[in-house]
Amino acid sequence: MAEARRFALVDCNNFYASCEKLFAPTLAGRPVVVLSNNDGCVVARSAEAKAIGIAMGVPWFKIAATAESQGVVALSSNYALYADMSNRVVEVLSAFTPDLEVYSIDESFLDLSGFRHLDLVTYACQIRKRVARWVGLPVCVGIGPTKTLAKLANHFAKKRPSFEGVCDLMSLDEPTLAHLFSETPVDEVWGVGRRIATRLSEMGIETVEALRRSDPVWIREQFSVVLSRTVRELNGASCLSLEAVTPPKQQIMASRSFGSLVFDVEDLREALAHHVSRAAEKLRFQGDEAGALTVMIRTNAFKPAEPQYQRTVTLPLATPTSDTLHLIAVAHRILDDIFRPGFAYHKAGIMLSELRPTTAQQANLFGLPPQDARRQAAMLAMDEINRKWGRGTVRASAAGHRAGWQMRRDRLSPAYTTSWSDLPTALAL
DNA sequence: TCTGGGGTCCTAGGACCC
DNA sequence: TCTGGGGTCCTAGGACCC
Repeated sequence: MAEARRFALVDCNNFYASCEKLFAPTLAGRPVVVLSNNDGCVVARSAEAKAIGIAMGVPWFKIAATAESQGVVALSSNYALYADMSNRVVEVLSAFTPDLEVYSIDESFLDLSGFRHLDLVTYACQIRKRVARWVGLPVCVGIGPTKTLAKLANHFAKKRPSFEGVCDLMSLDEPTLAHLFSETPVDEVWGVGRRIATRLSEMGIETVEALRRSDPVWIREQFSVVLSRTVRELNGASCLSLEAVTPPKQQIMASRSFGSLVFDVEDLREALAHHVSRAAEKLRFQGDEAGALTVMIRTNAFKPAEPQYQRTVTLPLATPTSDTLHLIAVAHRILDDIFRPGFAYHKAGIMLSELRPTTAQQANLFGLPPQDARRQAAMLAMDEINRKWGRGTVRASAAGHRAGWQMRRDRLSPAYTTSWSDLPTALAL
């Protein structure tokens, strides 16, 4: 039998809120929340904000008055800052193992199977210390023989102070594990969301321990192969491997709620052109072209009393392309088809799908070149300029400048680390 | 006034084929 | 008892993740 693997999950604590605190000493000790786009919902909370009971995902407008009277500082999402800090963390982690999977903006899996000869708790403490010292962010480390258990271990490392930020499940004996698992609700398991947790609970499975003890074959019949795999992983059988290389995306989406309601088709045209521009740029960076484009427009579903309208239409492209201008034209053609006047539009978006590598392109039936070479060169030049001088330096005129649809970010902090003009100033007194 | 955005995978069911 | 059976492709929808 193969020797058990060792996975670690390194997760930044309260990542967005921690990034904000790092560059704003005035926030020290204060409850801080970070809001989603359009300053909509709470998507991150500092320890102080959690302590006063602010829930994850709650709409800010519902709690703003109370929260502000409690001294809560709310900030808009500053993705430029978070992405840059995330890269710094990954850079530090990379020195600890060559086998690393960047799972999300604030989490990475490390394969530590080759480090069995070391005391992994000590190793993980070194990881924590170095990230804190070199980047300035707090992280917790969970270790286990499978990714699912490493995730769970990370949860214990975060929630149980006795672990001091590092939990290696493989260093615990079986009775301790069983005790820990029987105190933990089943929805803490990676892959068990609200729906499945409810159904499991109806079957009498309420804790991690109960799920671990259930029969994977029965689980497969009742639920799916996915959940039965989770059960096996909870029992130490590694089913999910480390994905060191990010597979290319199969679809690229770009959508946004509007900063205020939109009635005018011209605003929708601009918003769609803007979304297409962003998605097409990602598409070209990935070296792909798209074989289909989807346009979505919708009114506000949270206002059932208002007239509702929603359409999503996908158009296959005769010739796959990554040309922003061509894709904008297609998006506008779809919009002309589905737009209905008289509705208060709340959100619009696009999706590029049936992606394939640009090199695989073929001439179409009529023998025309698949893409005007000069246009392609223009796209690449545009990307180069935008990479060098900042996003949006050169853009399609159709993406325009009307204010009606732009999102709100009234509480944005400076781009401390990615913009010269936003560099923080330190004073030595 | 005000409720995010971007992804993946799996399943079920229908159409179609031999 | 048993009304053929099994494969593929596609789509829509559901579930999950951060």
